[in-house]
Amino acid sequence: MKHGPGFLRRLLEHLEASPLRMTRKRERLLGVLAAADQAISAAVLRDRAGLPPSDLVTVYRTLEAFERVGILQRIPLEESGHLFELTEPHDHHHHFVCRECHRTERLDLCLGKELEARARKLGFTEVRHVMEVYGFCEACRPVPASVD
Amino acid sequence: MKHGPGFLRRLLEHLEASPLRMTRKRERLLGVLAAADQAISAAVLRDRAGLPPSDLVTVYRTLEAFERVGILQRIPLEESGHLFELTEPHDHHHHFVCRECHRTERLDLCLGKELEARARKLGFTEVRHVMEVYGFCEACRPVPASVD
DNA sequence: ATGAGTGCAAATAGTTTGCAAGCTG
DNA sequence: CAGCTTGCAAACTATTTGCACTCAT
Repeated sequence: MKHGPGFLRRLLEHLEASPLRMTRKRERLLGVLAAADQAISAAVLRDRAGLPPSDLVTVYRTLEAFERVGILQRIPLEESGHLFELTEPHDHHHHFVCRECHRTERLDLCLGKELEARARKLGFTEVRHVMEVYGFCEACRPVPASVD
Repeated sequence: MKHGPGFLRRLLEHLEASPLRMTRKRERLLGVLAAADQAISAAVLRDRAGLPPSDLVTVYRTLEAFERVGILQRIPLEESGHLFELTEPHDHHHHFVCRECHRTERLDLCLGKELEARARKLGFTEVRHVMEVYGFCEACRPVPASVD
């Protein structure tokens, strides 16, 4: 399993303490996100939640809300678009992302402290950082062109 | 100055050796990019080059070409869009980016080697990585809301 | 003279917004 | 019952593509 025990419960508590209202749809989306063992796109999230195409708007608004209260991380893709993933409240981490199938592997390494310190020295405040690694996973590795 | 001496000359040599054709427009765009002491957006590049609005297409195609031959780096913004910056051939680096005015400061720190090694262990190949730090620069720092 | 580069118009992907109606705390 | 949330339609931004024309090598 991807998240430790009590993960979903902690998120629910966190949401309870937040100004967000818990609706059936949000519960549904939260459940799908919690069940995912990978970061997923907004469209995939909508499909897995069994929502009609038009509900993509609600999905985005929900994702924005979850991100705002600090339980969701947005992972930028190389070309365009994002993947989304629940995190422990106010946690965050980095990833290896396959640029073909969008499989993600968590990267256990973060320069947050170091970057924060350097940013402060330069006068930057309210600092956030992004670090993602893109490549081809084993399954998607392109066949090397034969040299003939 | 932002780039070392002979920077533009090295780029021109590199371009010469590349399959790219050097046109007046590309020279112009290269010049503007080389003169910039900041990473800039495609639209700003077009404007500084004195090109009409419709030429944004050419700007994008030129940027893509420069990136392909390894003299240009694309810096993703936090919300959407990118900034572009010339680099020594096949070099790359990371940045602090003001999320208000898009001022960039170079970040002298790169985990390329480490990430490459870890990616290989996970079966990822043809790895590229992105690391950017977003915040408010001194000039753009928002006034703290008065607590009343 | 061949194929890379350009210009115009139009398409695209992903995401956001306005507004009226519905539901939660 | 105030106001957060939703639904639908439409807008939007940054970027890409098709095609005919031009120009660099």
